[in-house]
Amino acid sequence: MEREKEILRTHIAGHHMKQTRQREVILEAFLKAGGHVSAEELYYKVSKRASSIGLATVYRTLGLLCECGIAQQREFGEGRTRFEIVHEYHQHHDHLICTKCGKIIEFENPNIERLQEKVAKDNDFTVYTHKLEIYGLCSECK
Amino acid sequence: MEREKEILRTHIAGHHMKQTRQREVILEAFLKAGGHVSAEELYYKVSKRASSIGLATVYRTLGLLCECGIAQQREFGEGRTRFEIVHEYHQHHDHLICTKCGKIIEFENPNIERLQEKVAKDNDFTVYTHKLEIYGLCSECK
DNA sequence: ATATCTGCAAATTGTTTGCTGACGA
DNA sequence: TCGTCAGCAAACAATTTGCAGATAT
Repeated sequence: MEREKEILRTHIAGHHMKQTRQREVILEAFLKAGGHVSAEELYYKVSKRASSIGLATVYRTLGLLCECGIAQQREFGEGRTRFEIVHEYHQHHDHLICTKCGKIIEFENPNIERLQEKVAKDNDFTVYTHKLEIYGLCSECK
Repeated sequence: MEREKEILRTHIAGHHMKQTRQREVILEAFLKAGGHVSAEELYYKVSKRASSIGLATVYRTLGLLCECGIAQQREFGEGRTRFEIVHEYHQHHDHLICTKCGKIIEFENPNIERLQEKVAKDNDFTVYTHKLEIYGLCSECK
């Protein structure tokens, strides 16, 4: 929480941008939501809590959070983009997605990562990033 | 090719739908394109080859092809949906995507599949499907 | 004959942008 | 003060839908 605020502050300072109330509110709401929110969902939370912050501002601020490494975009096949928190000590993680209730579970698996590296190497590919999503029913929905 | 035409014909017959020239043309163009096309790209190919088939028809037909298992949707983080061919003897495959030239390489890796199953089991999850995409530079682009 | 298609244009959805007044440094 | 920001509405892009005439069965 404090860490992220600090990151944002530093990024803003270093890019002749300005610290604004809206940016603070949106960042707080985003962190409080725990990630995996869409822009519209976050807009909703933010609107409820406070003033008349526009959807465009939410989009712009989420873009900003991605730029400074606090958030990251993901598309799960739903048409809309979701944003998740980049945790400090977490390394890359992947997702289990319940197709019924929409719950998203994160997991990390170094073995899978290693096999992916191998596949890339076999194909003479330089990996930038990857994503793995497993769709199905969670324990509660099946 | 013939196999896919047959599947489509059977599906149409079994759903009181109608065999039309457009559907044939679109299926042929889709197969000939070899998959990984977007609706608009396919529309383009189809338009060139023949008559005034509308974009909406391409969308509707691609939906139909997905329903009868000939095609499958994928979203690579570009905003638009791509459609790929479901091959008869291929089992599930994943993708290496070159972020520079856009080339898509398919691969299969049973070990990764197995590890995914394990992750799902550990989380008490019933898997429907999954997707794995590795983004980076291909041999020619790096 | 009749129900399903098609093409077109209009509607939707998610997201971005231009503009003008507001505001932080 | 001055440049960046916010809110709003309009613009956009990808996809879907409604409608009226066309066409398989």
